[in-house]
Amino acid sequence: MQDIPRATVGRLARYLQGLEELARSTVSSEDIAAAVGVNAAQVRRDLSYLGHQGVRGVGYDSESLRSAILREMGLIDTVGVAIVGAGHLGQALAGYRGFEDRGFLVAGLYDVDPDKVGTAIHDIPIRHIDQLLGDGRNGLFQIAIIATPAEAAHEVLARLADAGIRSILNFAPAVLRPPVSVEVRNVDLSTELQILSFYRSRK
Amino acid sequence: MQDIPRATVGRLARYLQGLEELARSTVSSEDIAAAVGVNAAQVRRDLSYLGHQGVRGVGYDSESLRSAILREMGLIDTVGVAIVGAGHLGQALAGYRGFEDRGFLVAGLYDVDPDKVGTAIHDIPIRHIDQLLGDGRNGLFQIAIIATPAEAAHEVLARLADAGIRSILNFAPAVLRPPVSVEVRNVDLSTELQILSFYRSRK
DNA sequence: CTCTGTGAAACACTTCACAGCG
DNA sequence: CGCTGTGAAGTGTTTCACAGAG
Repeated sequence: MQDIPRATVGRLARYLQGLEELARSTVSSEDIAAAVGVNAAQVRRDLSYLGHQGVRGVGYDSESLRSAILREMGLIDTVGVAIVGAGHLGQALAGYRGFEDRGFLVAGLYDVDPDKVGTAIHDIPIRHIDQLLGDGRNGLFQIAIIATPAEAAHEVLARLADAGIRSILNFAPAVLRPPVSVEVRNVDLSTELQILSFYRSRK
Repeated sequence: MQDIPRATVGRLARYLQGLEELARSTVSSEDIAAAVGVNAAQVRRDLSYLGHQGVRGVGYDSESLRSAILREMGLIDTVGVAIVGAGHLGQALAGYRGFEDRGFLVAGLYDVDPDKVGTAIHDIPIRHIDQLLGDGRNGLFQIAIIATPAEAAHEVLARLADAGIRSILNFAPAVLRPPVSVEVRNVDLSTELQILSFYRSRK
């Protein structure tokens, strides 16, 4: 199997939502494109990575396309996620509907604040960060999100790596240097605002 | 002046932070690259869009490089931002240090909840969403962030467009169809998690 | 005749590698 | 000599445009 471009992977789940919204038994690439707001050729190219799913002259069968996407993305079984840092961002992420829709289960929030530890947000328990290592090793989660202040991020990364977690999404504004076996993706909330602002001023 | 690639704009502010961390009067592209975690050739290419700022054999003068970046990005005067939706995400964004560091002033949070309206978060007042139109027209903000549930996003977009706001950052998981005069950038919090998860399972 | 699947071109961005300035 | 600035090559992604399946 050839490998699927990252950009495509990022869109597949959206096609799934688009299919749901359209709620038709057959859909064309145009339909999907309109529903999720991308180019139709893009949709066809993306879906072609799943093998031949469409019928020429007709379109795609919603139900089998749905299964094909789910299968390809490994969305069949749920992936456990730990959110480290139970501040506003951590809580926002814990309540984000998008995650469960896409096969993720937030297994726990981790924090150092004794007032928070022991409580729960959106039914997700807040545990002390010292439990991170044990919980990770016990397979409670496979992926972690760092939503702490920048100062704490390095320490958290080290603990996660220790716990054998190899996929980390970092929202803290810090430059992390992960060991080679760990993949860290950084999300900078201000970058997009920056870009928007920049081009606004020069049009 | 040729136009600067979006990817470059997204990095310029990080170089600024890197310069601050380094705290040296002269820095090389290698230094900056190491500080912010990118390739040195990338740094040189990015900085070359600002015109000749460096001295061959020596490096860049921190202070004048700093000014050049600030000038280029229009970070001289503060840009007002409205955050619509005072849920956890809105509150997290309101408290996000990164924004003020990069020349943005969060002018207000807007919500429909009467329990929230009239209070403040991080010294940012929460106003009723009906004030959005007037405040926007009065120039209180130039950019808006949508941090509402998906259902409310369309309505909010319409009001913002009405208020003359032409740059919008959307965190709601909804496909928005802005009028041509408005630029909307979508941030999907689960896309990155999706990508991470996908490649984790196939390594 | 419609709509997919895909070569090929276009585009955007990154990285290499090195000429040449100070 | 050390480092910038940049042609040129490389990589990843999008879009066009159309052959051909149904």
